[in-house]
Amino acid sequence: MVSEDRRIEVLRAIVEDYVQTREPVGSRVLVERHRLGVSPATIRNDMAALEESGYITQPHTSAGRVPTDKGYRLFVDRLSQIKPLSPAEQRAIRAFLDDAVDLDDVVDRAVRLLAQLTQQVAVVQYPSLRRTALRHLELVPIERDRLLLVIITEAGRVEQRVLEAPDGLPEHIIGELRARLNATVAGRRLADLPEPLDDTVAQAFPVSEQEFVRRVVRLLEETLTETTEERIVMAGTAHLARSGMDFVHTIRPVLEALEEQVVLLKLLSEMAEDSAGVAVRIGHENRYEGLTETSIVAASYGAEGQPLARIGALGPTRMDYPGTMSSVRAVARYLSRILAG
Amino acid sequence: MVSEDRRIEVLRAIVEDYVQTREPVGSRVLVERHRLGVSPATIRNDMAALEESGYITQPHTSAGRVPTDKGYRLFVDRLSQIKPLSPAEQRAIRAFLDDAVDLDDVVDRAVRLLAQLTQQVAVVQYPSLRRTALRHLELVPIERDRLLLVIITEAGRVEQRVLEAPDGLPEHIIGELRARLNATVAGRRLADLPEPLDDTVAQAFPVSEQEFVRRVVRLLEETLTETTEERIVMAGTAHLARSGMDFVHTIRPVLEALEEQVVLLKLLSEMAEDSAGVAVRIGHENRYEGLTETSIVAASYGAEGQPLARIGALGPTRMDYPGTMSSVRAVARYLSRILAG
DNA sequence: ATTAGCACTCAACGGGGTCGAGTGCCACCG
DNA sequence: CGGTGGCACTCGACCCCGTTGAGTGCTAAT
Repeated sequence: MVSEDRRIEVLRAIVEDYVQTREPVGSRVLVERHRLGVSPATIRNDMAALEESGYITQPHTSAGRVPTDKGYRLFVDRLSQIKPLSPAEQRAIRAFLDDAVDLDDVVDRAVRLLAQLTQQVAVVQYPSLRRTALRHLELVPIERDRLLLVIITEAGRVEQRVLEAPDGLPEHIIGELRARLNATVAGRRLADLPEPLDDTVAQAFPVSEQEFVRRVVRLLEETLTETTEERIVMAGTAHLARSGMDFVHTIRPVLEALEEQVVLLKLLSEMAEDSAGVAVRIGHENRYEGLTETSIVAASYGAEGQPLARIGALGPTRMDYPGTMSSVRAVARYLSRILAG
Repeated sequence: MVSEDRRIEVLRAIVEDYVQTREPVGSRVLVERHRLGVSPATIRNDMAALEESGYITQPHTSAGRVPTDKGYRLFVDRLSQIKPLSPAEQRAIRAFLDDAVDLDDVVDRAVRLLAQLTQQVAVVQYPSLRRTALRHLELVPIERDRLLLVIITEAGRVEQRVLEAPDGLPEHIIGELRARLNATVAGRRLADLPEPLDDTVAQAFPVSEQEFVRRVVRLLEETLTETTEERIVMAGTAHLARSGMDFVHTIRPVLEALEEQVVLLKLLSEMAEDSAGVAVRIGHENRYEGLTETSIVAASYGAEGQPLARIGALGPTRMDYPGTMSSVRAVARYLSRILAG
């Protein structure tokens, strides 16, 4: 029916107006600003129906309507399309990211850039240790009884771990272990490593050293597995303090959630991406208590079909979804490209 | 004179009451809550004198008085003493920090702990690369034409830098360079290194390799010098969103300043410590625009007379100075102790 | 199905009065 | 001369209340 189509159109108009003006939107301004071709009274009927279905709601009796989480969801899923960035913006992104000198720099620039583009809080997860192929392992004696295990991934991430070594460990054992480890792991991801790794490597060594070798291998495996190693960086928290926010009840819990990186990581990892490669969580869809008035837009970066990690933008449910989605996707893509080349 | 002493006492009382209640304090509540032994009228005269001298001010005509930055300054310098932590608190701090497994963990725990203790934003600067003695240097070939320079400090901090190596560089040159570098720098701080370092090291090599050797040494020097390598971590930003803050005008600029780590580092480095080892900057004493209603309490950690870096707490000028100062100092001390042992 | 008309609701705003905390000043006192 | 009680004064906070206007839902007409 015609009316059904118009209702949907009305919902889109409400979302767009509300995001722009931050004010509940009434039937009159709606017909004025959008070419709906009908009278306010008709719109009112549509709005009543939309409210009945739970897509919009009234803050109080004589106010305009505001989208609900369900309304935003429909908007994101069916009513909006990701608007492409302007060529100028694209060039700016590329230029800014291309200047980075190493991985830390890339990540740092990416997160600032995303915060800038979206005018929201941006988060970037470092390329996951377990999903990146390893480029090189190194064992460095740093004291008589201590070794440093250095792990270098294809993405350029470098992690180190200190471990105790038996006193008087022969020099050549370390060299041998380094060579064997590299031969076994270089160019592979955690998932591709032979199982059980510690046996595989230890076999080649005299029994007296096997215990030590196993310890090293296990430390390596732990480091690659541990979730504590999923690093995250963040920028743009100041954008939270925009005018017109209910501060104590909104901004504080969000800041708390942001400091609990575990929560953030969990959220990011739970988000399923749609066909366009962008994932959106709206308000109460985030189970975490402090984020029920917050939406998150995320995308993976890395090679096609082999995501390394995620980036995201986080802001009030009343956010510019098409714009945010496009920025997040664009930054994720350039990030992928840079890490690939 | 007696009256002069009492005025000072009145100022102290005003600061203490105001910090506690967050309300301008009047003459009556002052005599009720503190044993000043005189009548409100007398206090009023004292307050008029204090206002005349610029230590306190009235938000509006019929309100109580509020300390000015100058008032807080006098309070911090002469009217308060750092209150020692309870033994229970001290044990808790020690226990919490002692559980840390490596430097990253120590720093991370320290900053969270400080935020928790002070109920404010806490910052911890990593042990400065240029002020720490170096423990070990390592050169690791990671690709045909790339080397990783790994720097390990006595404090346990590990930094790495990638550099291009001439193709076909003989293996033994790298080993030789590693050995020479370690012999030259191990156990020394940047300031103690022979000058010019690149000549000193390069001499020992055949002319054909000297260019490369110089590049490595210069990269090392740069890394030790660059201010971008002064890392900082932060916690407790959510404490900024306490009730009763003028949000848009206070919290936002502070968050922005916090993200500009350069600003923070500059501030920390500028702060001069008093005899008790604690430095305080109050309100407008911070030149940086966004922090004019913010105070910072900082202390150095590291060996006596050889500070490694600083930690600090940051909050509204209306803060509990004695308490914050004591927490900052305590955490700095334990940090020093842990890094020493 | 759409619309004009209309009665209704209610937040926002502003005027006006009261209250009370707190001050400054002055005359008085030990 | 420092301290004090008394007193007039100021001014923000609060409440009451009437007005306004945006926006709604309903109904009858098209």
